[in-house]
Formats: sequence, structure tokens, C-alpha cells
Amino acid sequence: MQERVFEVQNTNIEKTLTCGQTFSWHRMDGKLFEEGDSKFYTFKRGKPLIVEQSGDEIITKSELSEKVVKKTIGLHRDYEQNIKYLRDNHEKDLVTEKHQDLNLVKDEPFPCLISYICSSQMRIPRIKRMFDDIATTFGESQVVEGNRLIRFPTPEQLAEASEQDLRDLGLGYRAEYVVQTVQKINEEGISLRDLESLEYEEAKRELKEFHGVGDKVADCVLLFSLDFTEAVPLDTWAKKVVAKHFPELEAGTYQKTAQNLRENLAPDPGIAQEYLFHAARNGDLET
DNA sequence: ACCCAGGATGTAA
DNA sequence: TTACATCATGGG
Repeated sequence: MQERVFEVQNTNIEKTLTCGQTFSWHRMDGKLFEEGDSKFYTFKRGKPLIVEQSGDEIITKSELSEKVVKKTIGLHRDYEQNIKYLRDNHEKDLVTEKHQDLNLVKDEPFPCLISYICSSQMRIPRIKRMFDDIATTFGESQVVEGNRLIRFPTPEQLAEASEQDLRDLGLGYRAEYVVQTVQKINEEGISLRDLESLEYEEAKRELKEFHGVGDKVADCVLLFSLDFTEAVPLDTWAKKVVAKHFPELEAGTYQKTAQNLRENLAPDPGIAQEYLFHAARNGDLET
């Protein structure tokens, strides 16, 4: 595997990968949300990607192109313009100071979709546990550098899972959503990656065709795996933040409020929403 | 026992 | 269009 070193500023890889935006990453030696190895891995296009940070250096190992590696961990984006916009237009200094080291990830669309279908009415650590259990049970693990790395199943592999299998993993009523979504992908030969070439509204409409995917889940998949930084997932935290800090953008419905945020929050509304979400969750922003 | 979680769906008004 | 009950499960 090829090793690369990237010089970065205002980037915290551990925080970026453990903050709850992605469930597709793992610590090399254990569980993501527990203290442990500072090496992280995921699989992209079937290939392992290993990432480690040492101060202002990020060391990556993979057989992927440099462009793909950078996009996967969000090194290619202009965060500064969003931070500046929040500071200048919304006076959110505290948020931008404490959370400007957060990057936006770009996950594989399929694992991302399934994880966010599982996310409804769930706490983040439990979503991660479901993700890992699905990966362990139905995916093909791979030994890399002496570590057995778990890998989320492909749509074909996950087709082996029955609704009862998934209920046994604790998915509850979401098991049916996952089974039907996997069926639809396989039967219609859908490539989720192709949604990236569509306009935001159209890509979102396509995603909502999947059972168990509504406005919020669709926006998460668009933001965290398909490069749509205009997607603004309105979850319980974001709604509280809007009510408290952006009441003038609150419009009653998801559609209208999200539209207001897209037009007024920042150049990349999805990135700004990430800052606000994590500030609120960490108690750095009143709710 | 009770409440809630990075919500979505089906049904009724 | 909008309002509301329902959907599993585990952790506080």
C-alpha cells in the first residue's frame, strides 16, 4: 500500500471520524467510540484506507488515488469560508473556534444509506453497533497489516440477510426498511454513486424512493456520501438549534426550513450544519 | 416504570 | 396539505 503524508491545519481526524457523522470508520484495534488506537480504517471501492494523524501531519495508506483519499477525509474542502460566514453573518464565534477542526467525510453511499436508515430514533453509539454487527455478520473481513478489518457487505452480500436476521441484530422495525432497500438496489441494479451526477432535488427524490428514507435520512446520505454540501439534515438537534439561534429561518415544515437554511446559513450549508450540530451536542451551543 | 433517541410511514381529518 | 399514532430496542 502506498503511504502519503498530508500537511494540514485545523483538522482533527479522530474528532472527524468519531463525531457521529460517519459509521463507516473503525479503530484498527477496537471500537470507534472507545479510547484506543489512533489509527483508523475504512473501505473505499473495495480497498482498505488507513489514516493516522500526528500533529499537523496526516498519514494515509491505501491503493487509492490521492484525489480519492483526500476527498474521503474531506481534505479538499474550503472550510474557512464557512467558518468566516458563520462568524460574520451569524456571530457564531464560539462554534467556529471550537469546532473548526471538524472535517466533512465522504463515505461509500451504500453503507452510509443503510447506517442512516438504521439511525431513526436511535442514539449514535447504538447505530454504530448495528453497523458493526451487520459488517461482522454479513461482510467479508480482510487481514491488513496483521489486523483483521471488518468490511460492510455489498448489496449482494446483504441480500443474504433476512428481516429476522436483522431484527436479531437489534434493528427493530428498521429491519424491514433495510431488507426492502437492499432488494430494490439489487433488483433494479441501482448504482447509488450515479446519484452524484444529478441535481440536488432530483437525487433527493430518488433516495426517498427507498423504504425508510425520508427527508432527513436522504439529506444525510447526500451530505456524507454524495458530495451535496447543500443538503441540510434537520434532525432533533438541528431543529433545536434553528429554533434557538435562527428563529427567522424557521418555517414550520422540513422542506421550507431546510430551504431557508440552504439559502442563508453559509456557502456550504451542510458543513455549517455540522458545526452547529456538534456544538449543540457537546453543550457549546445553547438549546 | 417512564422517557427518549441524527425519523419514517400509514391513516385520518 | 397537516396531525397523529405506531413502529423496536436499549440506556438513562
